[in-house]
Amino acid sequence: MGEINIKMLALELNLSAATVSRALRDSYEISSETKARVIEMAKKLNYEPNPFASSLRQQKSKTIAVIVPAIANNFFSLAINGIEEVARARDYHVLIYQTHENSEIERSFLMRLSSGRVDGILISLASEEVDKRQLKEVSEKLPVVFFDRVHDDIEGVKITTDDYTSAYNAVQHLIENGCKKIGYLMALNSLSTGEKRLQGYLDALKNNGFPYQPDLIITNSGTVEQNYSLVRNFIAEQKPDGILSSIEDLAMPCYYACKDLKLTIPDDLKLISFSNLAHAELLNPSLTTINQPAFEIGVEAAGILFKIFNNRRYAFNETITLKSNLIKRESSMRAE
Amino acid sequence: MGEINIKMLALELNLSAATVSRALRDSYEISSETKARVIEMAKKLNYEPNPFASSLRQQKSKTIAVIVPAIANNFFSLAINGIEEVARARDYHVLIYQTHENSEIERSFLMRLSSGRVDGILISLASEEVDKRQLKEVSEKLPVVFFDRVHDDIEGVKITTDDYTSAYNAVQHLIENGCKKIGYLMALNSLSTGEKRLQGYLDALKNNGFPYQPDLIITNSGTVEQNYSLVRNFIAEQKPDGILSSIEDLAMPCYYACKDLKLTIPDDLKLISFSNLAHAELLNPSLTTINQPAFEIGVEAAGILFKIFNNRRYAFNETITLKSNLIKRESSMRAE
DNA sequence: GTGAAAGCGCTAACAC
DNA sequence: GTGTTAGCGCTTTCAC
Repeated sequence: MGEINIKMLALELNLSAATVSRALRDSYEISSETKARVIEMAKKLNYEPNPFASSLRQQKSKTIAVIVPAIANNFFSLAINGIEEVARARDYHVLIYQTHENSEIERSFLMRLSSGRVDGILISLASEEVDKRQLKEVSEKLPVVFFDRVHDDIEGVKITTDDYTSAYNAVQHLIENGCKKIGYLMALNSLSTGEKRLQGYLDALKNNGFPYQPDLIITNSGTVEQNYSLVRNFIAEQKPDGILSSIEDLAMPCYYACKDLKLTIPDDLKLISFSNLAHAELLNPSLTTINQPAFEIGVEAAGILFKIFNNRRYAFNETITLKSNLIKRESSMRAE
Repeated sequence: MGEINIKMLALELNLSAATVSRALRDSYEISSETKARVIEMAKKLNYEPNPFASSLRQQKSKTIAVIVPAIANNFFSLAINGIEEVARARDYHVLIYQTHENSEIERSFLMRLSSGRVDGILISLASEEVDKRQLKEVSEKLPVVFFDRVHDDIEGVKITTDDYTSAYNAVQHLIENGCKKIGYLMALNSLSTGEKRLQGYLDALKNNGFPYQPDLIITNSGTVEQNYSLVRNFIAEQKPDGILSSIEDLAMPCYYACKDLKLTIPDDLKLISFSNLAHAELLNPSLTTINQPAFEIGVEAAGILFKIFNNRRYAFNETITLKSNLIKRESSMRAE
């Protein structure tokens, strides 16, 4: 524990603790001479104010929480990167929590955070059913900003991407490249984010005169192994000639499954995925991706939170939509 | 801010705050009947104790800090994943900081954390020169555990991998596959972690009767673009037939550079890299990696920190070495 | 088995 | 421009 406190510092300077406190917070009441003395001595003694005393007194923590389904994920780690950079610029601290897509864990994090431990929360929801009542309760106590994995039914500020359009355009691209039977690998199904991607897929098919085939839509099931069998069986049985995957974790298994089934991407099966893989270009074949601006989403979400801190605009409903990028590569291209 | 506090709770129950506090902390002094009443009422009123009051009083924070060079990195995001899981199991909170390899930023984080904001620190050092004095000061105040990016000169608990052996074996493997001119892409050079990898490379060459050629060793230089030019120029000028890269961020540019230079991996250039890329197998060609047990390193490091919390063993010097895995794939294989 | 009182270190209201 | 005082909400002696 830090040993030297404000009283000792004051004693050393022949000042009161109040004056020292004010000097360190650069209060207008304090003479610049005194300020200089205080700052010098603080540096000399390596004084660091006790954050808990300060937080307790001021009812603010200079800390924000980030809740994500998983950290070891190309999208989320980039988003956290953006958040951390913004927070650091403002001398805020960042607490991190992962839900593993489990809404019970999510619930308990939110519960624990409602104690005032943080000044605000940035959350990307788990894909299980969300406890809306509890989320509402929390967001009445402190500002919450949602990013990427959002739910339209929950009021609040949301940073999302153009999920519907992105999915729509991806399917359109598959069709233009000759696909006749396009499968959809669904995830995030309980979330608006997931619904919009699905709707984009469905509408693109419909508008191109494709029939609705529920068998062509499968939903992810958790573990890596389960996802692999799921995808493999799907490809083996349905023999789609195109696939849009709503998450990276369902697209990669397609590569392995195709190898196993002796199918060639893109000749036998064209593939597009929502993905933030850094080196999609180096895959064999290179993967056509819908690349979300993950870092920017983090920056934007954190920026909004700090705006809320300053304006005290607690209760409002707003959605900011950033654009994703369809990067066309070999995996979706028609053979010559 | 949380509104209901322990006094209100006590009032509601016709008990003193002290009793409520003790009941909630499951003190042996309190009758089980009272405990039950208190817990029920706390749940009913959604009471969450104020963490700052509690931390201030107890001089502990139930929080740990993780300092890494970067979050958006396959190795570190996995390590953080491991750390977070261990912390969550113990109801600890995890603060996250990224240094961007800048030791000035690292310094300031350590400074800020020495105030008692956290009970302990897990750190993977930035590759710039470290301020050993300051690091020592911090680790006298609170427990610090180093992982992966460590420095032998600094006392403390360290979790590392078998860097020397891994590099040695990788070079041996390259030689066995016919490489005559093996380059080394160096990073982390101011750290023991980097030195060991380099030494493994050097010794493997020496023991195989290869001459020492300083021109075959290059050091990373920061941005993605800089690294690319560096690597491209190196390959173009030196024309190595084998490369060991000490970090993933220097290996990926080799793929792009070879494409650009119309060289084929592995025919013209065999490549091995320290890497935690999830899908190295899907690259074109698949990448031979030295895969570090990143998740386990995180788990181990966090586990040690909690052991230190319990035993109050503050000052000691111990290094735990986990094994990395050389996974041989196409990028390093001799043509038939 | 429970309560009263003090105090963790800081800051804000109120003096002067 | 600086000092005094009170109190943030909790836990921990010390009483009984």
